[in-house]
Amino acid sequence: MQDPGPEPNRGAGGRSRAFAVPDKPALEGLEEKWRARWEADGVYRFDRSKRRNEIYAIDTPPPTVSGSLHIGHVFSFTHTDVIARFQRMRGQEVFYPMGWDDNGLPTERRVQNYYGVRCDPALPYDPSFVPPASPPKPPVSVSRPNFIELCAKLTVEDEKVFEHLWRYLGLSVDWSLTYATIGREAQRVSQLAFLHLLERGLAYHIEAPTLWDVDFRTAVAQAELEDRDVPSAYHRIAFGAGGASPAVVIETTRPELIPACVALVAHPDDERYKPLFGSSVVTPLFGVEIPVRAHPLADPERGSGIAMICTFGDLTDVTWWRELSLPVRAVIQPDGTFRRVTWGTTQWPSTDPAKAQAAYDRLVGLSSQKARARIVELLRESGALLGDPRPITHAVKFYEKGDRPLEIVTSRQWFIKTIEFRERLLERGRELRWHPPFMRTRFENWVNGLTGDWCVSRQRFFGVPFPVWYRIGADGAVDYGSPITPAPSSLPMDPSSDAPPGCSPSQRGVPGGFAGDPDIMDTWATSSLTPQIVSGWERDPDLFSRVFPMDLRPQAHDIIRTWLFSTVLRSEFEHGTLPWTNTAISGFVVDPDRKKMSKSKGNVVTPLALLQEHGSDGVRYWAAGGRPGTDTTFDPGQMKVGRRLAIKILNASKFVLSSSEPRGAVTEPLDRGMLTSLARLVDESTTDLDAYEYTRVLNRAESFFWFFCDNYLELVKSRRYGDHGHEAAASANTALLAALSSLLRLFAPYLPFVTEEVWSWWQPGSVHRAPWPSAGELIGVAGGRDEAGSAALDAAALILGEIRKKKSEEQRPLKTVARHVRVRDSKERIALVEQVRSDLTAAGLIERLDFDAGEFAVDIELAPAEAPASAEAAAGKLSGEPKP
RNA sequence: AGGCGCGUAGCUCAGAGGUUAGAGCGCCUGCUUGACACGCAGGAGGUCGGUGGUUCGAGUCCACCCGUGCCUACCA
Repeated sequence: MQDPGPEPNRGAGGRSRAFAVPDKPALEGLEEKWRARWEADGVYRFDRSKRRNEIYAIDTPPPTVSGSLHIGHVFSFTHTDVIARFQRMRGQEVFYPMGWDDNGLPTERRVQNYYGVRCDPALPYDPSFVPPASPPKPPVSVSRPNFIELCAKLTVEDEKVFEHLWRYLGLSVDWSLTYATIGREAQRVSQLAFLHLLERGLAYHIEAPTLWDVDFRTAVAQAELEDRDVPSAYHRIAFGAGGASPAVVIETTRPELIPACVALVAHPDDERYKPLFGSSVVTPLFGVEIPVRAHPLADPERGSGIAMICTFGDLTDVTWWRELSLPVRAVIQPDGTFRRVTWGTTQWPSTDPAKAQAAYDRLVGLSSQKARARIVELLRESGALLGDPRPITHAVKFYEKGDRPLEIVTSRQWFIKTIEFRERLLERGRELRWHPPFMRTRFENWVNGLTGDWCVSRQRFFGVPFPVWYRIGADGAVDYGSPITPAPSSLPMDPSSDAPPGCSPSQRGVPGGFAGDPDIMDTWATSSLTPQIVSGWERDPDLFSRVFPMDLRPQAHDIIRTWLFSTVLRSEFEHGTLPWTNTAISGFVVDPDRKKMSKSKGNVVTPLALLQEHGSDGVRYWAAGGRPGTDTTFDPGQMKVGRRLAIKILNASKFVLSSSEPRGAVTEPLDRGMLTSLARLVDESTTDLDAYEYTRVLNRAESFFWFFCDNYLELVKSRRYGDHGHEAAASANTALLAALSSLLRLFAPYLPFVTEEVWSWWQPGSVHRAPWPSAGELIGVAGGRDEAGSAALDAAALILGEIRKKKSEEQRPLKTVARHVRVRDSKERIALVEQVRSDLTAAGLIERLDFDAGEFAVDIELAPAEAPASAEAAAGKLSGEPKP
């Protein structure tokens, strides 16, 4: 530990010389200067020789590099950096890696648009392919390996831009720990963890109805859904009498799914339909005889109280279909259009196959939306449509990145079990320390609302492949029952190019051979393992033992249901523990209308331009004003305030460091009182930062600092210049240096550039590796706590304020001499102020100062304006004390 | 529809049951003071969303309501 006390640079002969303070200190250029020095000196390099309890490990959110960094990133990453810097100064070795989320669909989309290409997995690799100079229309088709090359190329370029911004902002990341979610290590961890789940039966694959985006042509997970209100309409449709049953009227918003209808359903207690249960009715147009069934999920209040069950219109259909053991008649293909079907077969029965075929053929090849319009015409012609459709607006599930409503398509997908572990996940949520605590509710809402296991397979290209192969039987049929898995040592692998052990590549895709799993993993299946990826899990056991479970997961509240949830789940399965002990949830940056700042709303601001305009310290000041979990208004005004604070630190420091001598014991009550107040601030700050209350610390430190500048510095100035003797000056000097040292360290996590700049004028090493200030060191310099001195400082500042007010009201210069000041106050407070009389009379330019007991009041008589006493003349007869 | 936040000066926000509710920005007035004009000093500006309750005492605690944002649900 270095000496926390102020120590001037010493010349070769042991003679002290002045500190290296520039004549005109400025903020300009500090970002470039210090980020280069920090990198060269390895200030933020992680020392892995430390033990677990000496390490503070952060599971940094990897930003999606396919987008651009926006002000929200700057905001939340600053919060984490403040915590990281605090922990580092407290003596913890901070493990602070950076990750880039470059895998998955967002990257694919960016590559498609940026280069004007489209992936066609059927094409062969073209080693000489060069992307067109500007994106052509229509896009060029390229092979999957070529496409992945382009993804890799573009993400590397994007990541350079991101890193530059982060360094400019001053994040104290160890850049040698950077990872990418598409990188080899992330792939190895994802595949290995998946194989463990497979082995334990926690991952499984089945052919089942799955939420499906028809544009991206992939399955999606519950966590990736969002509801959007869209216009729709209720259609009243008559189902024909079948056997003994009368006709029934249903209401539906999706009449196009009548060919996929496999039953009608009503509530078991619904008297209107009780007589029908067990009988059957006939679908209009297609003449399919379907049963009428009872199920408690049917809502008697909605529509006509009886609904059609289609395969599949929504998730309730899936539930009914499963629980009532109904057949499948699927009509929608993966691209969202109606597929070709032959009526009159066992699967597609009809009382009039020719009529059914004729009606259905008019739907083939259409999207849901177009098929709906077409079938409404057909229903109207046939008389089955009763009245006109009744327009409504209702919420429909969309893939969050998608443009059309989700369909439910039956396909073979991988799932990770979740719902049977609901209780244990809730328990882990209660163990985790949430900052702020109320964010846990979001987690619980999500876990309680889970409807099914987590679908983790995606029918896409740029991502982590599932590390499994399947045997192909002699008849050419793929056997999904017992997948072949690779040896863990061979990971990462790609089953589309690697062959299973003991097989030759020529056996791929032929009868008796093998087939690779064609899918890639959900991006969250990788992101849920960031703690394992950064910690060297199953690769570097020594590192793993030192940093896992980690200390902090910082993230925004919108991804509690995805990233936080899935990370807790994976850690529970793999390790039976939480992945970290704390989570700090940052809010959003909102514009003054309380709308989230986002690209789609067109209200984003380029972060680098802001950093250049207001300085990184200024922007960080604004960001640090956002408490955990609280949405914060984008406010350049606050950035200006932060910038002004940084400038003030430069100038006040210049004054404090304007002379390094004399030095000596802190004996003056004013000095001891100031140090006592500062010690109190330091204690409170440490407690608050331990509780992740970084905003309160900044606010308190700031207001202390302005008081320090406006009052203490003014009160002590004359004495410090030697007007009251050598010892009195030495007391001031020593106190000033101690205070500056502590204040710089207090501000260092927030304003890393300006504090480092000032620190470099007079202290060795980096302020960011200096020890966090302590009350003890300040009280030590003060020679003990001096609460009376602290109160005297406050009282003197109050009187000084009255004198300034008088001068301001009379529109006189502040250097105007106060001929006579009479202070009325309690006896106790008068006694306090008497202790600092000489400082007060010097700062207030008071010629005569009297006290009376009584209610607080200050009477001031200023020197007449006509006969201005010069400042020099006034200073000569200021106090009764002799000049040295 | 349920849940979780938020509502205090024109704006952005502090106020952990106890003097007369605070800060910064903005606005107005003055001041080139030996660190700082990227500065200094001062001033004006409030029915603390509403109603009721608990309490000696409520911006703070409770209930209901209003507004606002988000989470979850609602999809026949």
